[in-house]
Amino acid sequence: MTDESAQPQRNGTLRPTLEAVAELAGVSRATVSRVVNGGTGVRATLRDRVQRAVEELGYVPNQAARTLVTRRNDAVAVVVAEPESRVFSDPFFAQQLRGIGKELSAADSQLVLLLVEDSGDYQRVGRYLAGGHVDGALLFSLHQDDPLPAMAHRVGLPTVIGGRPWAATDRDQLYVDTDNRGGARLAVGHLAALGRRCIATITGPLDQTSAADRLDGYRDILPDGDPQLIAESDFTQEGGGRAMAELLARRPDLDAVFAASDLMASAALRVLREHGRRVPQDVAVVGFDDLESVAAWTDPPLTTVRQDIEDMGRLMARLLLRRLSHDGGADAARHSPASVITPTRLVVRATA
Amino acid sequence: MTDESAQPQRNGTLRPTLEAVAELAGVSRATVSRVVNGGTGVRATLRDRVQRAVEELGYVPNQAARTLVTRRNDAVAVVVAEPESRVFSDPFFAQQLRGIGKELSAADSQLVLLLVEDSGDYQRVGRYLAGGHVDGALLFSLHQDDPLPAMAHRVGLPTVIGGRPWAATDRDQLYVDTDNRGGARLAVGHLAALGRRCIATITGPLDQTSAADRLDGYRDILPDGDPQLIAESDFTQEGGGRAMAELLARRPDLDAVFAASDLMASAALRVLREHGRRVPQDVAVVGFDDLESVAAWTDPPLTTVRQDIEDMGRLMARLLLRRLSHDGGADAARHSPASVITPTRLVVRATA
DNA sequence: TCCATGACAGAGAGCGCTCTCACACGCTCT
DNA sequence: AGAGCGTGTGAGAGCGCTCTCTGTCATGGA
Repeated sequence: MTDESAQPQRNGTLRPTLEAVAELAGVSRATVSRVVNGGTGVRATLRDRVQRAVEELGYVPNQAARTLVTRRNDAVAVVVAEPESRVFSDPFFAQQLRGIGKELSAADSQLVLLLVEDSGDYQRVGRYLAGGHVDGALLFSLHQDDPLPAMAHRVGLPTVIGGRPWAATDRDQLYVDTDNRGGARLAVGHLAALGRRCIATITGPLDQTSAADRLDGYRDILPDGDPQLIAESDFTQEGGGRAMAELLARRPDLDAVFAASDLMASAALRVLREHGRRVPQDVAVVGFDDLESVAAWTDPPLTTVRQDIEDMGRLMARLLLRRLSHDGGADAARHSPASVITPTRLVVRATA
Repeated sequence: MTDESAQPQRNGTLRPTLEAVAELAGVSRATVSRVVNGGTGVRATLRDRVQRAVEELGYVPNQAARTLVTRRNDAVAVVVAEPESRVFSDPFFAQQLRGIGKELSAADSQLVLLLVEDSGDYQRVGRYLAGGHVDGALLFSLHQDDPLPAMAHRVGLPTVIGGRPWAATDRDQLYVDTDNRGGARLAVGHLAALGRRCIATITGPLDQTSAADRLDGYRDILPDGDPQLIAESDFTQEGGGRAMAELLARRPDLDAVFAASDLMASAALRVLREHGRRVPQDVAVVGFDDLESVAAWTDPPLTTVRQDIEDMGRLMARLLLRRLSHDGGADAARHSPASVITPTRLVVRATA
């Protein structure tokens, strides 16, 4: 019927436009637009007529056209920098993503996932962020000199960072982080309270703030500890196993280990067993993360520090959305949200 | 300098447009556009001049405007339906996503992740897919009566499905699946070859083709097996443990178990130990998936069926991109890609 | 009775980009 | 010398939508 004023579609059929709906309903484009966007200020009879036309034609607004004029995308980018490929296969991140997804979809925003595999990708991602595809960005697993926050700031894109960044590029750079230091204190304090005298730790990569903060927590409790009791590792099982073996070689007398991730703790458990140590009788072990598929399933079940990962993701999304909403307002600074540190708690199972 | 012909930006600064670049370079919009899109057919001197202007202004094309006229988004949706919240925290999916991300970014396409949490989300996602935000979609973890493939087909959006769908809505609906049946045959065949006589299986939820296919593979090897040896479960550790206990109660004489996922196998291992069975001496166990963080770290290390998960993701993306590229061509059908079944292989460790 | 008022509806100007078309120019071929 | 050609470049028409501005009509008060 209204063959003109409709856009060609991939499969050859025509996709209806505002124009087509307007024609069918016998009104102007403006009126259809009003109805589609809430329908206020349109008489009921007309509104119904338009709605029927929309229905009949199966009209769906073209987002590109809309974005072009409104400058809103209703989309948020999630950028994951993981040159080492590790971060992403980690259930940790998946859970955060879930929280983010829930929160964004509640706000009718889309989640655009950008993966940075190698350094060449930074350019691509930077272009994307600058290209106005998204209203804001959530940045993950940044390294010490990550260029992304600065890029985003340059193009004026609101961002929230997952995990405490090393340095704030921007006075009011928002971030959400776990209380890594407090959690580590909880873990090490627990070991000390059990009467353990020689408490070692396996750290994550110390160029990440989460790893550094957990080590700081360990030192808070053991300020005069032997540096031999600290083994730097990388949060993975392989690395954790190696670190455990090293610690045993350096200090065979150790009677407790705080591993800064559950994956490392699970590997430590195995290495301890291979070396004839009983857990927890000879050596007590505490992990960090409380990953569902790991902590409760080690043998014996792992005592660990729990963080509500999904909630962190949710929080990040909420922070960003809130910032977007009072964007530019005169009192933006006054009402603007602040960074959040989520609490941790100790989950005592059988290894300590 | 060129204060007009620039778009206002979130943070108050102006974002340069084609027009601004053209003015600065002293050429027309068309020429700038040509340079930005490859630069063919433009004299070198002019091209340089334009490129300098682009640089100086920090010009980035506005994607919405571009999409509006080209009807390409250079973006692909990945839709994950996971009402049960399980699928997503599964490392399985994360790995696939990685493969997809790599392949898409190589093609300069963006990955837009859509999560379907509850049935209300279907509408939102459907609207999004119909709204022309993306050039195609990758659909995951569909249930028997999932409306998404039909929705996508209706609006003419090319799709590739992850895992074999129950029924093809469309003659040439593409999908990528693991050789679940063959993998199961490998596993059960191995157990039989070891001389095991009473081989049980723990299945996934049988309304998913992957679970059903793995059970079929089991039956291929044991066509006359006792139905008592088959316990339906849900791919999770909790479910796997329950199923294992049930099997032991029904058939205490079982001497082998094929668990249709590594998570279930790891739980089975623990339950077997709790019941005083030695693995593999008393009961041999084979899993499925070869998840990095699980299979190699159980005690003893799990014999399992390996599938290249990341590669599956990569394949899906490639299939979709190829379909998009000869979209509409007269010989689309002739050259069009076909669905793919990726091979599996048995990884023998210590449990069988 | 006439004008001020408010509630709707329509006309039309862009948003920033791509792409077709027409034109200009320098060259070769007859 | 003139026609024909190929290569660059510019002008301009949209893509589908939103939003301001203007116009219309019914209502109520002076």
